[in-house]
Parts: sequence; structure tokens; C-alpha cells
Amino acid sequence: MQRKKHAVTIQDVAKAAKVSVSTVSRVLNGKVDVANETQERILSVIAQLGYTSNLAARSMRSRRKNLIGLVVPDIGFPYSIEIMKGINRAIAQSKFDLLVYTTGDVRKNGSALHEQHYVSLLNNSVTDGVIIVASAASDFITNAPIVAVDPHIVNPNYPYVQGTNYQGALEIMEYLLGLGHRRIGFINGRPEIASAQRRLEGYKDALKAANIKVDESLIVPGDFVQPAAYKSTLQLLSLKDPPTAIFAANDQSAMGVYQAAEELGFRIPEDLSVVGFDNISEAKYMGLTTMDQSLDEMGYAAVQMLIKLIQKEPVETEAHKIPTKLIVRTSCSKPRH
Amino acid sequence: MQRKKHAVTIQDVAKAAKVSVSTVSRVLNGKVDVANETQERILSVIAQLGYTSNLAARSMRSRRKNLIGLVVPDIGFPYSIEIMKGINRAIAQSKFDLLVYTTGDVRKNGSALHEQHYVSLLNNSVTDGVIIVASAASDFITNAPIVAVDPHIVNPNYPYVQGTNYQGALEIMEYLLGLGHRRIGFINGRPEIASAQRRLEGYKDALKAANIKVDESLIVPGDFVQPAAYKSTLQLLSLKDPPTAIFAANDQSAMGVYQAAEELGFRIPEDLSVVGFDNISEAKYMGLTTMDQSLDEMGYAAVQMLIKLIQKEPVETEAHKIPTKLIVRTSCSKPRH
DNA sequence: ATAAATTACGGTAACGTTACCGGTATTGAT
DNA sequence: ATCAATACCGGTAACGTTACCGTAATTTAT
Repeated sequence: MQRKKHAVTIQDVAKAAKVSVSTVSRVLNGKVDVANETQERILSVIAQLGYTSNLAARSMRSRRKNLIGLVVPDIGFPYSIEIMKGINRAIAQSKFDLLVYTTGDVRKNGSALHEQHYVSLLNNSVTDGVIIVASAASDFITNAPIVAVDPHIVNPNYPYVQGTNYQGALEIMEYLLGLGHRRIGFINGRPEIASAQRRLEGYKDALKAANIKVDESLIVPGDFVQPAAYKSTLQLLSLKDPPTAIFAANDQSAMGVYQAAEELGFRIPEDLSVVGFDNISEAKYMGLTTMDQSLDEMGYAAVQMLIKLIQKEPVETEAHKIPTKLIVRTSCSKPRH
Repeated sequence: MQRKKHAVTIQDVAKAAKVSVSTVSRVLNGKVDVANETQERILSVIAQLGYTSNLAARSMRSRRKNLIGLVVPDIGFPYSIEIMKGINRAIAQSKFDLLVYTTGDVRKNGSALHEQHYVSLLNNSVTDGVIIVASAASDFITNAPIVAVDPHIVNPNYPYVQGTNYQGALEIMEYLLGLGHRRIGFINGRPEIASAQRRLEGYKDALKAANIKVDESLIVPGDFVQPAAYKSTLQLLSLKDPPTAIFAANDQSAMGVYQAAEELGFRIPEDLSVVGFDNISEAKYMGLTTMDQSLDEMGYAAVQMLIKLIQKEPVETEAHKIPTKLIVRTSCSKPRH
């Protein structure tokens, strides 16, 4: 690794090419009024010196950066990963590059309180717009456009892309009820999050529509990650009259159900049917029947929406809903008596 | 979404708090010589105005940014994802935040040719150091430290973290040979990549050590993604004397093997044993026996190494090797006659 | 041949921040 | 009461880039 004490600047290039910095800047930005001959000379000097323009300085001065920002609390989380796949696809097709900002952990810097901070950090400086995943703020102050993917609150004051959580939950319940299940457990998500609330509502409403009384002992806590769901499942399966099916608020919770079921000797789907939510990439190989909320497409749509906003083109709607669809695999069957 | 024409600057804060910009800068950077009273006043003004310091301007002026850069060609690729998980873990525990730069697709901007460009872009401006994944360049010019994860070339001129590909391949072969397999297919990775070369070498050397002649018709092309492996597997399984086991250069290739085997009616592991390489998160649910090269740990180790370099602490070695370990699941059995 | 338009380039001023050097008050010591 | 030390804060100059304006040289129009 060659260490240079100071990076090569536009000044160095100008000096070496015997022109002014203005002229170098012009060729860098593809302006027209520069002679072919000098342009080539400058270009060759740039290549020779290995010059790369300073992102910070450039961002500070010019408006267009061809860079989209993404704010994610945790890029190792399967949910984030699916969304990022879609974002990545859209970015690959665009002229924009992507800058992802993460602190690695929601807890590291006070989570929601700092969303505004990260958005400003990117949007006030290096990016043309940002996408924020799972935002909890109701509003953002920003001078460049912002689009949220799956915001955690209802009716935010900014454009967003979201799945149809309530409708998806209804469909899951229709499916399970259609198979003949009557005692269906529900593993909750984080209760402060809008999508978790909508899924729970769908669960309850579907039961009511089927004239089944909601049994609160079948609704157990969760937080969208495996360990909590594991514990809650142990609790459900230890009931005198355990459920014949479990609706987990997301696929990672379903993993916890699998783990608990295996330990207690419940076979899936013979003894216990399981449905998840999200359709993360692992679900396919788990054989998990789940509601695909197309996280991937949500990311994709968000980028497209943001690019339109950046280019000041009209967008159809500020609240883009992506329909969920049930993916039937092998984790459900009819209940036995 | 509140749109502000111009972002709030340190000047605005200074004016509102009736102090100079220098003083505001001092409280922002936690300097000591500022009265408690004024500090609190400035802090409250900052909160009230929703001020966030401009990343570009700050980066331009000060040395320390507490920001680590990551250059990845494609953040939707399972391989990248596993590495990013480890990086994320290490970042979460550190005082550094992470800025990931991606173009979304290796092909978008000429791949390897532009690695230097992206490294400079981040390292000459906003970050204190960068990690580069799957680099193909033999050297980098940079004024801040750089660490590579799984470089694609041998003996690069910069610090790196890598798995023991050759050793891992040997172990896989020992395992398959130990089960009694004699005709073992190999689905290659991208041949220009060092790790693929080492795995192939391991494959061949293990056969030689067992006095089995290398049959070139059992070595089929691949490129680390599913479709190519699928096609190559169809080819292998159509041989007069098809292999009883297949060693796929990575887990995604193994997915292609699964797909082809299913279509041709080969049951895994009864009719065909399969081993992968990487241990991506899907592998667990596929029941795939695979070589865990701890991509996650590679990412983790790279961050730790980089942080040491940034803080000018000594590092033990510039070439950190992470041992592979075989994860035995259910995709292999003894061959039938 | 002269004026007007065009081409090609240089100079200067920002952008928002921090580093550095100072300069007042205030306090403490003698 | 005088001087030194300290606490607190302001002014100015950068950092590397692009936007803007200006101007000399060349070409075109009349």
C-alpha cells in the first residue's frame, strides 16, 4: 500500500498540466468550452497522478452529486437485507451510486432520536436525497428529498413505501381458518411499531369475522427476533389446550417457533402449523409458509420514487402501497383432532 | 416533510446564541475552555434549530471523522451480506460509524478498474480508513489506512483478512473420500479469483493424495452464482458415469446443484451428496453441509484491524488468516453401489 | 478593414467548518 | 496595588472544490 502524505488535489493536476484549476474543474465536470488538446492533456495528467476529486469539497460546492443516501439502523438484520437487495437493484440500473449510513446498532446512538441527525448529515452535504428504513419520526427537516421504507408510524409527513400489513394478516388468517384451525396463536411484533399493530388487528378482525372469540392467552409477546419468539412459543405450547397453528409476526419469529417446536417434539406441520411474515430468503429453505410483503420491491420502489423527486418529476402518490402475497410452502396442514 | 431552502449552519447557531462560530465549534467538538452557561445556551439553540454539522465541511477541515468506509460492489449478494454482518457487529461495538459505498453492480462502472477511485473518494475525504471487499487491485494509493477482506489476488500489497481456502477444500475432500466417494464432481468458481483457484487446487491435490486420477470431465465451470452451477450440474448428472458427490465452489452454486438434482430426480443425499463453501445463512435451512469460512468473522476482524491502523497501534500481522471449519448437515451420505 | 461574436481560459469568491493565534476580563498571589 | 496566571471567547486563515465573471485571442459577419 502506497501511503501518500497528502492526497493529490486539483491544484496538483493544474500545476502539472500547466493550466488553471478552473480549467481542470471544467474538464472534470464535462463542460464544453475547453480545447480538445488541453482536455486530453489534463485527462492524461489525471490518470498519471491518480487524482480523485475530493468528495467532501465537491459536495460542499456543487448541487448535483449523483449519490443517494440510505439510513439503516442495522445492516446485518435479515429484514434490512431484503430491503437493501431491492435498493441495490434499483441503484445498479441508475446513474446514482449509494452511500449507506449505519451505526451498526439501533441502541448505539439512541435510535429514533437520532434519525433526524443522520438524515441531515447525509442530505445537507453529500447526497442528493435519502431513503430511511423503518423510521420512527413523524416528520423530517431536510433540504433534499427523502423517502421512507416501511415507516414505523402511521401517516408520516413524508413520502413512503409500505406493505399492506392489515390485508396480509387477514389473508393469513383466512388461509389458516380455511384449513380448519380454530385455536390460532399469535406472536406479536414490537407493539410500538405500526406494522405490528396492523398485523395484530388483522388477526383479531379475522377471528371476529369467523365468529371465534379472541382468546388473549393465545396472543403472546415478541419483538421480531428469534429468542423472544422461542420463549413465547414454549409458553403457548405448554397451555392445557395448545394452539394448532401459530401466526408469527415475522419470519424471524417463526424461526423461534421452529426451534421451540422441535425441542418440545411438535412436528411441523403435522402437530403444528406455522405462518410467518416477510418472506426473507431463509424462509424458502425452511419450507415456511409466509406472507411475502416484497421487502425487496419496497426498496426498489423507494429508490425510483426518490429519483423522481430528485429530478423534480411528479410522483403518482406520496404513499406507495405494495400488495402482500401469500407464499404457501409446507409448514401448514389441517389440524388433527 | 419540512423543506428548508438552506440548511441550518453553524453561523445560524452562533447568531442565535449571540456568540462567535468559534465558540459554537468548540462546544461541538467538546473542547474545555467554554463557560458552562454559554455551553448550555448553545446546546439548547442547537436542539431548537435542529442543527446538524455539515459532514462535507467538517471532513474537509478536520482529521478525525469517526467514520469507516466500506467499498462493496454489490450489497445484495449473500457473500457480501455475510461479511457485512460481521462488519456491522464490530462497528456497533466501536465509536465509529460506517459508510458503505456501492455502485450496486460490479459491471456498472468497470469493476476493478474503479476500485482505486472509490477508495480515494472515501479515504481522501470523509472516512478515517476503508475496508474493501473482494478487491482485485494489487496495490492502492491512499493517505488513510485500508484493509481488504478476501482479496481476489494473491499476496496483495496491503493488509488483508482471508480464509484458508486451500485447507478448507482439502478437508471437504477428506470428508467425502472418507464417506467412500470416488467420483466427485467439482463446480468451479470464477477462475480469475484466487480463492476459486485455491479450492480447485485443494480438490485436485486431495484426489492425488488418495491415488485417484483427476477426471477433467468432472470439473465443470461456474461463476459463484446459481444459474451457471445449475447448468453445469445438469451436465455432470447426464454423464454415463455421473459423480456420487459434488463439491460446489460456494453455497450459491450448491443451490444450483439442488435445483438440477431435484429436476432430474436425484435425491439428496441418497443419490447425490453435496458440499458447499461459505456457510451463508440459507445453508442451515437447506441442510447443506458446507465449509464455514466465517465470512462474518472476516468482516469483524477487518474492522478491528483497521481501527488499530487508524489509531496507529501495532497489528500482529498484515495477513490475517481465519481458519475454515466443516459444518456437517444432512446433504451427504455414503455412496450407494 | 472594422465590429461583433465566439472560443478558451484565468482569477476570485464563495461553500461550512475547524485550527490557530490572539485578546479581554477575572482571579489569585505577593 | 500591582503583576501573573487563568478562563473564556473572537477573528482570521485555511481545507479543495465549483460558480461566476472577465478577458485575450481567434473567428465570423458586414
